[in-house]
Amino acid sequence: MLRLSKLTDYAVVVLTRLEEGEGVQAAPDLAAATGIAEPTVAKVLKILAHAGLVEGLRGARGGYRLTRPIAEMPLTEVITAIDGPIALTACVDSAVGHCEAEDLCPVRGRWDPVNRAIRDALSGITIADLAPPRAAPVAPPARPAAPLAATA
Amino acid sequence: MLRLSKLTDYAVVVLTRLEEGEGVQAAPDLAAATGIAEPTVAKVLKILAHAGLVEGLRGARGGYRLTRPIAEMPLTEVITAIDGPIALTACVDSAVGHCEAEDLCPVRGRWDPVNRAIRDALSGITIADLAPPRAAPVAPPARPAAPLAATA
DNA sequence: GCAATCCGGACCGGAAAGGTCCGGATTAGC
DNA sequence: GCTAATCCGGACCTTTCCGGTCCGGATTGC
Repeated sequence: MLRLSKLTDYAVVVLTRLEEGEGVQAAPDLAAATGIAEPTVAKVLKILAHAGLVEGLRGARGGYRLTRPIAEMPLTEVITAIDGPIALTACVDSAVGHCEAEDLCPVRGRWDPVNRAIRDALSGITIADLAPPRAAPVAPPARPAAPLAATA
Repeated sequence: MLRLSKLTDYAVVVLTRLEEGEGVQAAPDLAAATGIAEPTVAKVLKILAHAGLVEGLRGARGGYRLTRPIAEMPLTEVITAIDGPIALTACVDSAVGHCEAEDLCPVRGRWDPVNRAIRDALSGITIADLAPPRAAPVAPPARPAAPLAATA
């Protein structure tokens, strides 16, 4: 299904909400605003903070804040932060020695053109492109609600 | 991790082997040639047959055969056949009514530009592009063994 | 009629993701 | 200086899904 984790979805929601709000926002507030369970929001924020996409301010009156506008935040960074590096199959990463049928396997390392293609496709999309109700002036415009994933 | 199932990987291997061999090939033979467990190969072949990518011939001296050369077989068809339609998150498919926070969720259906971008990127790649040791005269040439998936 | 092969499904185990919780560190306000 | 609010880091458990196996039935060639 080519699925990416639900956490990534949450991350986009949270980041969007973070942009809409003003100043620092505490995790519980973001949870209430987005409708996502509080511990989960906290988890997402921790990951994003680790990746440098948001900044956490401790202490009373603390909270989270974006390090830059979401329009300058490529989607790939969020995905990489949460789901790890973009690579389609296990056979593809740096490992070169533990495929039991290594000499027979004809696809050895041949997935990288695919990975590259996906990375290229994703690199042009920012979080702002996924935040519709506001200004979304970007490359792939129009088609607000296409029929949706069919045969692909 | 944007991972796609291991079955898809196997499928590419099997399809490649199917192109290399001649005439119909039985599942056990393909298993031996590829190094993949026999029941698994059978499973993959069944799925591919269902999708019309290969043709199964019953009876003694039966086996499987490609319905067309792998150079004319887009990768997306294989992925769709095995992993289902290409859609990144559950929130994206035709469902419109069971996101508990539907009115709050600002990303509703906004993943489709991403899905579309990925589909476009993948639509230019055929199975033949993933079968290196033979003739692979296609668009993304060169770079036989790039460093590999890093930050994405 | 017999053997080989595909076909369709059910079945089970293991791994990964999703989600929750807790103790500690840090800071603002009183 | 003390208290309360908040982030930080991790461990933990549950559930779902994937990978893999197996079996009975249908079909065809010899």
